[in-house]
Amino acid sequence: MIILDYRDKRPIYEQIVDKLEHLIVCGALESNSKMPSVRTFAMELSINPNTVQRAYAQLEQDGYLYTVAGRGNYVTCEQEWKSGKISSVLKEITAKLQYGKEIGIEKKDLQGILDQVFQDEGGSV
Amino acid sequence: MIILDYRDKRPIYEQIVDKLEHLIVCGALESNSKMPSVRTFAMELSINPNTVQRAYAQLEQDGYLYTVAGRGNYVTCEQEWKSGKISSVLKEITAKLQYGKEIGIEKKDLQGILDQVFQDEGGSV
Amino acid sequence: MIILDYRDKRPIYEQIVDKLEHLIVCGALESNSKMPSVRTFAMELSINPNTVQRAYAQLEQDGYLYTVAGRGNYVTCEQEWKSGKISSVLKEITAKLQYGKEIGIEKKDLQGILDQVFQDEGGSV
Amino acid sequence: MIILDYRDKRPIYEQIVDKLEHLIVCGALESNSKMPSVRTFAMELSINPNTVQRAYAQLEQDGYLYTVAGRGNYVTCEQEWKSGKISSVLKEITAKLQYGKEIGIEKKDLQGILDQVFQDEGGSV
DNA sequence: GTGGTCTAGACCACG
DNA sequence: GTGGTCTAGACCACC
Repeated sequence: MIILDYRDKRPIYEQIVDKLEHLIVCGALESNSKMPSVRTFAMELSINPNTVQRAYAQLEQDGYLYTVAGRGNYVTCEQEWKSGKISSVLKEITAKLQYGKEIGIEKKDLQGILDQVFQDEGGSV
Repeated sequence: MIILDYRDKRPIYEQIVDKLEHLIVCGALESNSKMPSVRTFAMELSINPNTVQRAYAQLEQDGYLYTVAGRGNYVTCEQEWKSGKISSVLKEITAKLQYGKEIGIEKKDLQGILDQVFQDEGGSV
Repeated sequence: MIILDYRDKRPIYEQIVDKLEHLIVCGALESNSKMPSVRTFAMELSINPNTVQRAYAQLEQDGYLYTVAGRGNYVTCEQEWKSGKISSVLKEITAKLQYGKEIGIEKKDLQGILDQVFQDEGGSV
Repeated sequence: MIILDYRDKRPIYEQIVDKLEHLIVCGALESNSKMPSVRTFAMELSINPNTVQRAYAQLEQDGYLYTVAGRGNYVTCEQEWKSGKISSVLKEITAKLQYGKEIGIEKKDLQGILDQVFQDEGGSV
């Protein structure tokens, strides 16, 4: 379920795009599964259907959904966006790390964060 | 020198804020050095003085500049924003790394990026 | 309703900020209630919409209002600013009392004022 | 000695007025003592003589200084401003206390501040 | 209709 | 000359 934050400066449709994208990328929404209809989703969120429509359109353009006219919107198969998404995120991370270095953050601090994020991978595997 | 991107959706004043903040944070603009006057800068960028004014006001509020009315705008001394800035950047990096992990990026890839960014700090030199 | 004083040296937008802040802090404007639109308010006060906008922006930054773009401006829930506001007012009062003491005002006079301000809290009624 | 804060939003001359007024009100500057000449003072503070002149003029208008043409500026005799000053400060304190009450500060907290400000009057006298 | 941004041009206080 | 404020009028994105 999605919770909107009306105090967020970003437009509503963008919040929806981000959250759905996240759910898809994380695998919470399976490939080829059907999305709620525009009207249903709009009612659930108590917003204008136009806004949902716009979010779906954006997600389709970004390659996360595909539309079957008269049937509904479906989650795109994973392979189609996975590699592109990963490379773009890697690029963002590189930029952020570089920026951190520029302002004087030391490698050991960043290493600490990296280790911490992946800490639960240590023992079990 | 700053180059504006009118195709960017973000407002002009925000672009100026970001770029000047970057220059200040990187040390390209020295502490207590004088910024171009509102009018001068506006002419250089071919924009309205009000827009520059707004950017300066934002930077002042964020603690990167201080204003002496009737005199000009000056770069704030480094210590005043350094610690806050670093902690906020660390937080951003943590979020990005976590996101990367969530979408399936492996630790060794991120480790690779980290090492690469800090490559010139290695043992050889 | 707000009355502007054009003879006051302080900028118009600041007068608006102060008065609205007062109304919000006193509870005259309820949490989450909608403020007049920028244009409407500007017409009521016979000033330029930009000036109202600036006041609203200031109030948002100070945490008294939140803005939903395309919807309007709303009064922030009380808890979000209450504690900070109280501590800042206490600080101001302390300063003023200290100044009073420095210029030779005696404690009993200040005590008298304090009792008078809170007179209706006494035992008799 | 006076220290100017160029980062302060208030104009320089106003800072000087405030600080000198404070020194006079506290008794640090004796009645009928001579103030530094405009030029001397300006040099000490490394500012424009016009600014000092303006501060002196303001202080004269407020009744803290008097000017003897061709001789210099002198501190006004205490009785002339004392009562007015005290009553105005009392008024300010009343307003602040009332405001504190309005936003929900309790009497005991304000009483605590008052006692604390005058704490060193307890034992010795 | 709403807020957000920008321009053009003006006036003021400060130093 | 400098920053600060204000007006008038315009365009845009969002809902």
